[in-house]
Amino acid sequence: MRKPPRHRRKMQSVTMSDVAELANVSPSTVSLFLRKPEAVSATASQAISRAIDKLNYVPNLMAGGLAAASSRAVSILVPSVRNAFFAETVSSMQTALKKQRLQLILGHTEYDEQEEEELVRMALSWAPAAIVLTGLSHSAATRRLLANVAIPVIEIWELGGPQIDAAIGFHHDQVGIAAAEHLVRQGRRNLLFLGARMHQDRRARQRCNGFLQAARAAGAAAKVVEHPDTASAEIGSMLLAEALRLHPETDGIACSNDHIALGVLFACERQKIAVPDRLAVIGFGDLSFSAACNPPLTTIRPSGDLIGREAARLIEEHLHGEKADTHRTIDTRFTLQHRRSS
Amino acid sequence: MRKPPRHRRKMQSVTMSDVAELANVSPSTVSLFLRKPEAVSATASQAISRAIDKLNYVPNLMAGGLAAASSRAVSILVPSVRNAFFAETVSSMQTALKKQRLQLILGHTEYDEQEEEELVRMALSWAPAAIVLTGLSHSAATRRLLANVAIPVIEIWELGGPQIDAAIGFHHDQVGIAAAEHLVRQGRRNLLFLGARMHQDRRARQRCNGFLQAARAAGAAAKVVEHPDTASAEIGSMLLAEALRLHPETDGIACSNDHIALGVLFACERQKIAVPDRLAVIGFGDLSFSAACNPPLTTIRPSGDLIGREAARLIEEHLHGEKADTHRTIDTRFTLQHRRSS
DNA sequence: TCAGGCGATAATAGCGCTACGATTTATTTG
DNA sequence: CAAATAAATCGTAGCGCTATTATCGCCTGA
Repeated sequence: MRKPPRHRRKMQSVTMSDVAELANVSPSTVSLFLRKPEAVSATASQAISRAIDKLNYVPNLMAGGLAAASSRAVSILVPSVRNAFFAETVSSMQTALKKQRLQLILGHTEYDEQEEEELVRMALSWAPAAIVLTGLSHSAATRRLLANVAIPVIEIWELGGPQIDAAIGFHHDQVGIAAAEHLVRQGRRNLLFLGARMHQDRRARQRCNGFLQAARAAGAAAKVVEHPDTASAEIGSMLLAEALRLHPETDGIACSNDHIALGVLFACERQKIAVPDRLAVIGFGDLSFSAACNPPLTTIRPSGDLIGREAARLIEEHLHGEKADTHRTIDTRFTLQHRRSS
Repeated sequence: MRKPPRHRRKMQSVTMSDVAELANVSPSTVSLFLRKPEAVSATASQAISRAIDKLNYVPNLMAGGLAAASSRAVSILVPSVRNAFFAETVSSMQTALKKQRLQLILGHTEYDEQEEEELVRMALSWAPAAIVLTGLSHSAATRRLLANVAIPVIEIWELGGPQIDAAIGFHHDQVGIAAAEHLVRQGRRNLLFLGARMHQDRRARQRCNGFLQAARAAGAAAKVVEHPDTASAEIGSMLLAEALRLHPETDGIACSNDHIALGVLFACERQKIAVPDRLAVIGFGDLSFSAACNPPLTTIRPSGDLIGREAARLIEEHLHGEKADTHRTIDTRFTLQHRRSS
């Protein structure tokens, strides 16, 4: 009348108990060794590491996370990793986090707050150690979801608005201002901003607005020509053609980023427009080609790398319990790279 | 004489039981609803969704994963997401996986097998639904770790060697061959391959080797000039200068990627070297600037996007139990974009 | 000699959820 | 109308690990 085993379950091949058994200690000791090796005697440590090696034991982070009510994951949501800016930040952050054995869970919002909201929900399901979002603008539901979480919430790549918790980045309107002031300093009076995808990209819009204001404040004329698609050199060339048709008097151009600026330079070369003599050009991004093109592109270099590192540092501090409450604002600034295009 | 509660534990604010209670059903039913909504009656479904909304319930994927012995995570390891090729694949994959509610865990190997091994170990700790690696070359320990896992192991961006499980990509030597044959077809006989970081980037090396062999097979001379750093336009310009010094007779150049090619075009422009008359140039990658530069760059376009989508499809099939064993090879091919630089 | 203290190890009770079988309820059929 | 079948729901036993408390030796010093 004996019953068969009621529940059969899938399982992990090698568990912590297996290691404990082989090392002749209790599972608790193995767990302790994994988390605080210094608290375990040398003898036990050795036996345990040997057993781990022999069995090729891989700890189960889900079990660990469940028991500890927190995980070794950090969720980062960016518009897209195809964008070199965010790729840089993601990359530097992952490098920094790896040292703390934290893993990056990546999500792409595609500049869509609805999408972001869904991704935040999914991210929270992992009980991450921190969550990183791009920008300061989020749906109401996203804010609600994040309002009461006990982990750091870090908003990157934008400063200058109400923030949820920490914010790391710079002021995009100041980028626009710097570009305008630079062109004015170079003696230009008929300025133009060439922008791509500005209906979606808030930060490009902020740069544009800063540019227009500063230009006008300095007594220069300032117009905008834009294109709805993602920035590319091709669109840059098209925008230049349109710009010169609509505003032939233009003598200084700022671009929403270096892809656009590169396209402008290509078009100028084809049409024998002298840069910077006839037209000064300034970009944004300092991408890999910006110093190498003809002429080398004056541009504003953001701090994508630093943003990622600072975010990782914040997370590390929080993890190590340095109570220094995370509600902070870190301005990573930007620098003007003056080259020959202006 | 009563004891205080022995164990106090941290916890999640809202659990499935809370939802069940509010909806007047058992936790099992809530779980079922979340996994297979169609198996739950309309009445119960409604009550449950309402409760979820009201409580703002977020399921705990770690608990779920632990119980189900599998997680909703897919681990992807690429050399770096700063590289536009991999960014493209990661991005398209993430988009495709999102529909299945799978999350991407990202790791950067930096072209280092040791690093990759560590990352694989960390990745396995999550009991992912699949694991995606770049290339076919891995450390012995990595192979051992992956030998017996029950999940799909997908190697991307390289074909033509022994694979662990599935492989999705193309043959890089064929890329080199196509480039050489193209230049020969254009009447070039003194060919050169310009490469960056080839000591680390196996796939660039394969393209180079294919190029040299095909060029020589076609009776053309073929040399190599390389630089140890990451590809960039600046390095492309430097390499061109060195190339013309060492091999002034060169009349056709293939580059390990479009960044290098762009630098070559920039340098040619500065030095008034006519492209393609004096020098034909072909790149690899078809990056965002390649069609827009002067002259538009002939290049070979890989299928980074497709690779990501195919990988996601494979994972989906496996998840839906379509036994179609995953050990497969999918050749995503590449296409030659003939433009004016050759 | 033995209480007191300390470092190292062990035992225990869940973390929140899913899978499985068992049970209940609704629906059909002989 | 009872029996058989199908549909919906529930109860239970862990998944593998961590945090907390309890225990075990061993050394010190009065």
